[in-house]
Amino acid sequence: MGGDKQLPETKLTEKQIYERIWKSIAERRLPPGTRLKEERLCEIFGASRPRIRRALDQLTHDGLVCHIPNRGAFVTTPSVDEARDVFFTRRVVERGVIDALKKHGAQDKLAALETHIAEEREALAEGDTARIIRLSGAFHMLLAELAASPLLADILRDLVSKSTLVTAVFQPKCDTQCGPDEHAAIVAALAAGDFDTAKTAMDEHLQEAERTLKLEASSEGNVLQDDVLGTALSEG
Amino acid sequence: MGGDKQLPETKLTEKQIYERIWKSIAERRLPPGTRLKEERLCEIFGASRPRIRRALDQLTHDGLVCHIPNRGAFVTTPSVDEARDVFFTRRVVERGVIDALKKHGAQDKLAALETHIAEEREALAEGDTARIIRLSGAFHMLLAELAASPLLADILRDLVSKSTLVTAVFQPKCDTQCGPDEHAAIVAALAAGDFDTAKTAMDEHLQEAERTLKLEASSEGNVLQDDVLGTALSEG
DNA sequence: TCTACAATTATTGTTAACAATTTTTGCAAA
DNA sequence: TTTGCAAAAATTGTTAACAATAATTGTAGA
Repeated sequence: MGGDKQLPETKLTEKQIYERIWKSIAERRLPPGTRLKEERLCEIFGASRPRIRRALDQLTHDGLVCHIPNRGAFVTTPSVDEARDVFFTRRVVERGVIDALKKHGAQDKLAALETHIAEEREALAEGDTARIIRLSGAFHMLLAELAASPLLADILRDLVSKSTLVTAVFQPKCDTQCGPDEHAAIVAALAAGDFDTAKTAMDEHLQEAERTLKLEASSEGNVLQDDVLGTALSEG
Repeated sequence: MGGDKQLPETKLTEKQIYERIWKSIAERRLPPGTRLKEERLCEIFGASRPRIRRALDQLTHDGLVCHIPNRGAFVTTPSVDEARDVFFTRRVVERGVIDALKKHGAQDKLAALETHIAEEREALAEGDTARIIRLSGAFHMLLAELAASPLLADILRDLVSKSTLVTAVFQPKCDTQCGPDEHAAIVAALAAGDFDTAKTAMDEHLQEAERTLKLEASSEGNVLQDDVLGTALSEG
């Protein structure tokens, strides 16, 4: 009987459907292993099956959804190797983001970054877990968007959402992932124009995040198969 | 009257259709601006329209195809800004590939790389342009695959194919893009275990490739709209 | 002769119905 | 009680027909 969420909103475009599901996965409202039944999604979005299917295809292509022929679509459950690869690749890409900021100038972007960090501190103080998760990823995305490289931003968008899946699986304790202080250190270095330090800070920040994970014990117990779709897919 | 290529091969899966179109774009048989009419593709692949459409959706998501609502799908024509972004991002990613090789060990992979370079020299000697284009991209992909980071390899696959579009638009003279000698220099550094040198060589190689382009004069004259689909999509 | 408007044509967007496959459920036998 | 098999139900895969939109072509008027 969990939230049906059958908002009859005026004809969502299929890109909006994609974005909504994407967001729900990236913000961990749809945990790894969740079944994404086409018919149910039709009800929720008030769309016909082919449109839903197209959205799922895109998510599959992104690697966020795992599609098993004649079985259906599931939110991807990353393996240990994939988890390590995500963080390694993030380090490569986010060092590049700092390079781009150096090239393009960062002084005029500091205000937006500090505003964001203030928001993170607020969420942390309030203990609003969902918001913390969302903002942690958003900080890295904000950096990438400010770096004026649409390609890097796109790539990082993918990687950040995959990181969410990784932490959902390998970090049962949801404590202090991606703290505001480490983000602040990166911004401080950028403010000082010290891009080498910023790059190092970013790199260590990501290594620290990886270290927090339990990448040995595969705790794949939390594959709850309730009907969480309705509650999870409300428009954030 | 150009080659119909109506091979009635046994039921291609949609992934195969996607791969075939992808390959044709990446190997420059379908130049930027080419119209990809759904009905024509149906004939060529012997598939129904929805299947074709799914393949085109994926390509659109990749950025290789530009989809205009109610107008159709076209091979993307990159802008100058996008061209610069592609090469900047490649430098970021391919430096990461060298890092991955350093981490993972490269000695056991040298043979494959040298075999590849020998092939490149052969193609160059024969003046086989199509093969040169294919092998140039394949070298970078080979490196990424040997680096044991599936994510980096996936990302680079995208970037290499986009590079092809960029060079198609901004390098009218098809001469000496991505020469075997520069590739050989990278491999030599890897063989010596000198990964810093390899990284620098890679970085300069990509900068050199970017310099070859004419990124001011937008020579978008070659948007030929003949029916090249039939000849271009033969299975490579 | 050129321009603007209208009708036609062509192409994409959408939906609904059908076919194939898999999982589950029920029953019987060991 | 458990295991194996068979039938039914549920879900995905595919196709075909229909609707809507945009481009083109032809015609009439200036």
